Parts: sequence; structure tokens; C-alpha cells
Amino acid sequence: METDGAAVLPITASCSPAARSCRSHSEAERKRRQRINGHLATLRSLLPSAARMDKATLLGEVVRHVRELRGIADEVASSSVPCEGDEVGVEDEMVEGGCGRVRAWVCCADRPGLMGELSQAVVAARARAVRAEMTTVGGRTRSVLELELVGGSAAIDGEARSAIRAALREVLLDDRNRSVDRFKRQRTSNRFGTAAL
Amino acid sequence: METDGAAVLPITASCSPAARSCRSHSEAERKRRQRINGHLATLRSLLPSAARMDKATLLGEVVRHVRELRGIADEVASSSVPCEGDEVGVEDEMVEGGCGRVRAWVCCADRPGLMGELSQAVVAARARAVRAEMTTVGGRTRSVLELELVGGSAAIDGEARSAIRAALREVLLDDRNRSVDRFKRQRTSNRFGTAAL
DNA sequence: CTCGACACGTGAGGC
DNA sequence: TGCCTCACGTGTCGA
Repeated sequence: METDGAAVLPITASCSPAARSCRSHSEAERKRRQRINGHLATLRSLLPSAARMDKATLLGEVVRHVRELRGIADEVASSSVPCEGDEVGVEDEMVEGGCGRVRAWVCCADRPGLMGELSQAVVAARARAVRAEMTTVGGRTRSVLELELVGGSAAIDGEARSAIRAALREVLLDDRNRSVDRFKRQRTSNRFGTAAL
Repeated sequence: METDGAAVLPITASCSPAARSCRSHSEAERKRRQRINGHLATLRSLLPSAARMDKATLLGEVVRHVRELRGIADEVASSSVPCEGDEVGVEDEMVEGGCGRVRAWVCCADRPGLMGELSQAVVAARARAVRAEMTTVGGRTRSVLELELVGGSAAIDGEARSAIRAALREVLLDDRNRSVDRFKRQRTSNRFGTAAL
């Protein structure tokens, strides 16, 4: 490889228009190639794993990275937007080394003290939050909890899942009981000016 | 374009070894090209914005996406690992449409009720959490709060920042005062069996 | 020697 | 017409 060098063709002076266009053609083509290869080199430097790779396998690796990063981004984006209806949910984590974790979420109107109530719900379900993430936008909050049982690596069965779901539902009902005399039940853009965690 | 078609060269029957190697050479080269272009097509399908793009500009767009997705992934990863030393921090958000938000974080030992204390700290600083994220691993917790002032789009000045920092520091001190008689100050793998949010 | 990877120039086809 | 992109075959260098 490395036969490159942009060797100037030995066309000395005035040349026929055919030769001129031919020369500019090959020159433009070379320019195009070096644009592509420039971006390719950028990708090669951007990818940590692989310098010294076949241009083809490099592109394959780029495909892989784009796919996995897109998966992460989609996951983040999907968990970042609270929906407009109240809901709770519990589903199993699909981590390959997953030792019995679940992902639980609750979406409701924002209010002060919600975080504390969620904490109580978790302990009531005999669970423990390894990761928590909550997003508030326009007075509505979505909380995603990654839970495992307190005992340690005890497998989470249907009973534990329903316990978690019940505890979160109670948080939801508390929300409605408190706010039903102040706001409409749902679909109300209830912005608390001082809403906190 | 689309001059493709794998046209069989009109070499009829037995051919000289030179011709044989020449043919297999161009064939191999064609195979290589279609590997590259296959991955390129995959990338083109993977990228939502750009079908019908120059092979070069497509690669440029791929570079852009990899860069931005890598930024997101790094941000997630960096905020996901609690450090082993206690610390609090406040820094300005660098969103282009950013109307005065700050990113505040506190890293300390996990304990029940920490989430509630963080909530109180936020209201004490006259702030509001638009987004909260906390990660617990090995008994240590890192909480990242995206805050804005309660008044609405009031710009956050140094005074507000220091108020937030002070409130979070108080959370940290509460932690030490409560746990100093039960555990060593630091570097202790203190796993609460019932540690909650 | 053969294989695989690369840059090159060139003809074809699309605006 | 001219410019631009693409696929093709070829020369060449290194394993």
C-alpha cells in the first residue's frame, strides 16, 4: 500500500482540451477518494478498539458501535419522557449477568415528597434501589427504579414483583387522594410552582 | 452509476495462468468492494436522516453521530459510578438553549432516607429538580441533580450556586454525624442490608 | 508463488 | 456542455 504521493503528471505545458479534462477528472477523483479516506481515518481514530484494521472490518465495527450506542440512546430517551397518563409498571431486567433484578417505574403528577414516598414503597416491598432516575417536565414526573431484593441475590419471583407493583400503586393512589380535591383527576396540566423532588 | 452486474468476462475455456490470475484478482477486488459497500449500505439504513447521500457525506454524518452518541454514553458512564471519597459539586449546565440550570452532585455512603434529605436540601436552596439520577453500588451512592430556581427562568448566579452547595454539604455532614459512631469515616465497605433510596 | 489490501485512472451515467 | 459520483480493472506492495 501507500502508493500515494499525488505525483504530478508529466504534462508539461499547453495540452489538448481532452487531456485537460482527463487530468482534472483524475484529480477530482483523487480529491474525492481522500475525502472518503479522511472521514474513514477519523472514524478509525474515534474507535478505541481498532487502529490497523481493514477498511471493511473497520466499517463493520463502526456499524456495531452505532447499533449499540443507538440502543443506549433510545433507552435513555424512552426513560426520560414522562407520559401524560398515570401508570406503574414492573418488568424483569434483561442483563446477561443479571442476578434477579427488576425495573420498576411510576409516572404521575409531580409533588413535594414524592421521592420520600417512593423510598418508603421500596422498603415496604422488601426491595433495594440499586439505581434510581426521575425526570420532571411540565409538572409530570417519571421515576424509574432498578430494584433487587434485600436478602441479596434472592431470585425475584412473581410474588415479589406483585408486591413491588402494589407498593407503587399505593404511591399513585396517595397522589390521587391528595390532589383530587384540588385538581381534576387526569389530563390536567397541573404545574406546581414549588414542586420539588 | 449502477454499472454493476458481475459480468462474466468472455474468457471461454482454458486460459493462460496469467489470465486466470488476472481474472481471480479482479474478482477478489470486486468481492472486497461489495463487502465495503455492504457495510456502507447498512450504515445508510441505520442512519435515519440520510438516505440518498454521497458516500463521503454519509461517512461524515456517521462520524457526527458516533461523536455525539459517544458523548452521551460517556456522560452516562461518568455519572453512573460513585467515587469512593465524599464530595459535592455544582457546575453550570452547558446546554445551548440552557435557561440557567446547574448540575449538582453529591457522592457519599448510602443510607435510608438520603433521598428525602436531598429533597429537603433542594427546597432549602430555593431550587427545583428537573431531573434526578442516583446510583448505588457497594454501599456508596452518587446523586446527580439537574436544578433550576423556583421562580422560573431566573438566572442562577454565584449566590444561588453557593446556596445549593451549602445545602448539599449539610447533607454530607449529616451523613458523617450519623454514621461516625457506627462505621469508620471512609474507605469502609459499609453495606446496609436494608439501605433504601 | 499466491492472497489480500490499497490507490490509481478511466468509462458510464446523473444532474 | 461540464461537473460529480460510482464501479470497474489494474499495478503494486507486503505477508
